[in-house]
Amino acid sequence: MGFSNMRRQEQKQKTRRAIIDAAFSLLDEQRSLSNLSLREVARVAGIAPTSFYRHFKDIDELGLTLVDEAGLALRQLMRQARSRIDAGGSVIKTSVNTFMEFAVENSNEIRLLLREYSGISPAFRAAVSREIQHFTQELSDYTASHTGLSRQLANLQAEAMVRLVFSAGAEAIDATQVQRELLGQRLIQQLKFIAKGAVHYGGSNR
Amino acid sequence: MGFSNMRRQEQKQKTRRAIIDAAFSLLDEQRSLSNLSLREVARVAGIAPTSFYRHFKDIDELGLTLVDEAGLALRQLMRQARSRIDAGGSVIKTSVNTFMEFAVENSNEIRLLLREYSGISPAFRAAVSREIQHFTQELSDYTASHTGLSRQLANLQAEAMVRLVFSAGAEAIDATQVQRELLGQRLIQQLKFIAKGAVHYGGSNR
DNA sequence: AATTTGAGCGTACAACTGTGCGCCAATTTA
DNA sequence: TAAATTGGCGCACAGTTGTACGCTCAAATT
Repeated sequence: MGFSNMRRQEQKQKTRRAIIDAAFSLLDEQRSLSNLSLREVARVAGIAPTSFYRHFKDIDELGLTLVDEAGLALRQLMRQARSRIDAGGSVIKTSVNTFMEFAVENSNEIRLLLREYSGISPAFRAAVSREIQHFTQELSDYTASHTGLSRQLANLQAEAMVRLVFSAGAEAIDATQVQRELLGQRLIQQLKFIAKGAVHYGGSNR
Repeated sequence: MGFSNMRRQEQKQKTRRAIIDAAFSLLDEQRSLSNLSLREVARVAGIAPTSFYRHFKDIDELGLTLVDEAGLALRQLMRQARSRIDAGGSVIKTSVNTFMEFAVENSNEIRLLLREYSGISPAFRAAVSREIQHFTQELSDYTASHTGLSRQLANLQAEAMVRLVFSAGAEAIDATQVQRELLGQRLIQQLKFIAKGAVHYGGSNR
């Protein structure tokens, strides 16, 4: 076609990007990975339906790519939160605020993860599960090394916290700013419950 | 048709049941409400596609009916748990066990609720949200009246607990018996964290 | 300069979807 | 007994889907 002075690989990458972006933009609205139509993605990406196959074997392969990208975003979130915490500030409060901000900015990615976590496709569920597992593990390691908690307890605590945060996150996405603020307040308090509880069971015994 | 000595209403109810059951059985596998096809439901129910409209205006109307039925099951669960608790036994342990048993027996209903809770359709999400809200409220009332917790704290505690239970429930459904057992153990411990934490913040004051 | 490669396209097809329309026949009502 | 109601059906239609096939033509390779 008329893309004169542009090397092949470059152009291919560009189109691939267009496909991925198109998919993400569609997930904005009323679609999940499982009912994303190849033709619609192609339409939004500005390519012919059949051209899709030059980049992905399946719609499922595209789906997994999206999950990967979203997982990457999640790890960025983790890093961002940690650096903020190390710069001083309450661990829980900072984490929740970071998560909330992030959920607004990267709503597409977060939405994707939340939906597919309990979604239809076992493959997608597994992929998301892995990402969240990873997330939990990092949190667990962090708290284990920054508190006196045993690995066992740190794990339980981290898992519970992540579950709570993601559950609240699901509501936060479609909420207004005020609702989100309130939700954050409640979440912080609830996370404190867990933190206190975990310390109680591990700290001074009984 | 050949349903001779059967009054009209009876037969209509029967067909309606067949449709609902067909839908539930389809949700068993790889479908959510949002990609349930009218024709497929009709096929499984053993009726012509167009006959569907004699019972539901939409596929969405059927969906809301299913959510309602599942919500009903949820309230049964609540009652069952309470009666077991009142018969003596740890609150948390009994509740979790009841929930796990229930999730296995009524896996269709629970699965439906879990999926649509973070699903695609705002209407379904809202419907499920209402059911869970109801569930949370009952738990909150129960703990408020059985412990010294303030309404405020009881609410927070109940919300956190329900979030945790449902999140774990999502995993429990597709798990093996052994995995489920382990999951239950962890969940119990995590709920204890929350309970202890809530008491700490409300009980003897800081 | 000649050849190979490969991204992108258009056409085509079979499978599926939701739903409008009119008919039938059994139950209910008059 | 005659008339009205209504659950269920088949047919038909337009729209959407995934994907196979073969072509083009610029870029890369020889």
